[in-house]
Amino acid sequence: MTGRRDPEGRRRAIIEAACALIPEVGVGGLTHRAVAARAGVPLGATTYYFATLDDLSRAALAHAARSAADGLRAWRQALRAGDDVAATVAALTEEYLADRDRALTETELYLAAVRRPELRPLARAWFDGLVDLLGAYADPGAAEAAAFLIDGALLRALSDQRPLDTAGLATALRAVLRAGA
Amino acid sequence: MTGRRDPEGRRRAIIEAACALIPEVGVGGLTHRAVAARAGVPLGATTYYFATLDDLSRAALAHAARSAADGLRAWRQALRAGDDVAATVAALTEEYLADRDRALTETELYLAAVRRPELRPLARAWFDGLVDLLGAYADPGAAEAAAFLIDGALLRALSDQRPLDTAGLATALRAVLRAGA
DNA sequence: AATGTACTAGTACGAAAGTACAAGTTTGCC
DNA sequence: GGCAAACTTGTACTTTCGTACTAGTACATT
Repeated sequence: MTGRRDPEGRRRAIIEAACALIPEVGVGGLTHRAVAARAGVPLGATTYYFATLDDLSRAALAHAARSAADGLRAWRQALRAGDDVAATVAALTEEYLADRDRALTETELYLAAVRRPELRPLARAWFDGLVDLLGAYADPGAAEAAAFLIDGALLRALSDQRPLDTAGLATALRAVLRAGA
Repeated sequence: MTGRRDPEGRRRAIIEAACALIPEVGVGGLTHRAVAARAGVPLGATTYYFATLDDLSRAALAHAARSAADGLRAWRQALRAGDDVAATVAALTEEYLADRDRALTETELYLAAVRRPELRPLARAWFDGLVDLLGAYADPGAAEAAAFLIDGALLRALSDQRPLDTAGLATALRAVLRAGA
């Protein structure tokens, strides 16, 4: 009755279901039952693969964080190709925001890390990657400031559900990136 | 047996208990029982003053948002007194962050507003007040960018539990505020 | 003083949760 | 084929929750 087995696939399905749920209900709103229902697996499956709910949310957040950080590879390429760093970064930020769920999950991660120290490295991955990336085009302090700017703009766009002012962001990025340490 | 009555005071005590709890457990982690215990009132009192848990968290977040926005009055005065706008704002940001619970609650509010549209005006109060304030020293676009920068830096400091790089923030603020629209 | 309204406080109830578990099934290995 | 380990699945147990409710107490108004 069980059809074909696929433990790896099941584990992934559970993680992906959790990732899909986090933007809807928040990290704290996750439940074994909701994840199981979304993944189309019985309740027992989620507890079999993840001993506790914390394990499950951690795995989901780790998956999301890795996927977000991986997206920075595309940024690197685009920056190499484009000539206007500030405008390119602003456009990439807008593009990043287009996947609202992913951006929201990343923000959920930021806040979850406040109360769960083990999540802190995950919560730093995207930001650190961004600073590292921008470090090729500005001094470290300016790169960090540009990352602050990007995260601040993203947070506002998410919370207000308003589109990003890409041109304005590009102007600000240009100013920050030009500044010396 | 009930001692002296003080409905207003009780209501406030409940709200303040909820505000104290939000940084610890998050908005989603609030429960009638935890709030009642923290406030030192029986369970029935929280449901008497707030019909639902949403009402309670909304009242608490409104209180926190108002208190944060009120804090901007001090910013206005400090800016009038100081001569270096960027350095003053950076110092004020660090000061703001010193009350970690308040800053954290504000961020919780940002995220809560994503799923609860009725909270959106509250979530905008602090940011809008900041932009309005900075508008006296830069054009609107630059003021908004500076607010992004501040919020981004705050979010990072909260999530990473790392101190603010005040000097670096001042440098970035100076660059952004100088930039034209 | 009486009287109705606002408030208090303890309890109760149904729903939903995390987690544990037992019994059965598939799979890889000899 | 036989066997142990991995996996599946449904259910059950306990806790905790939101909310409702009842019986009573204080207070303002008359």
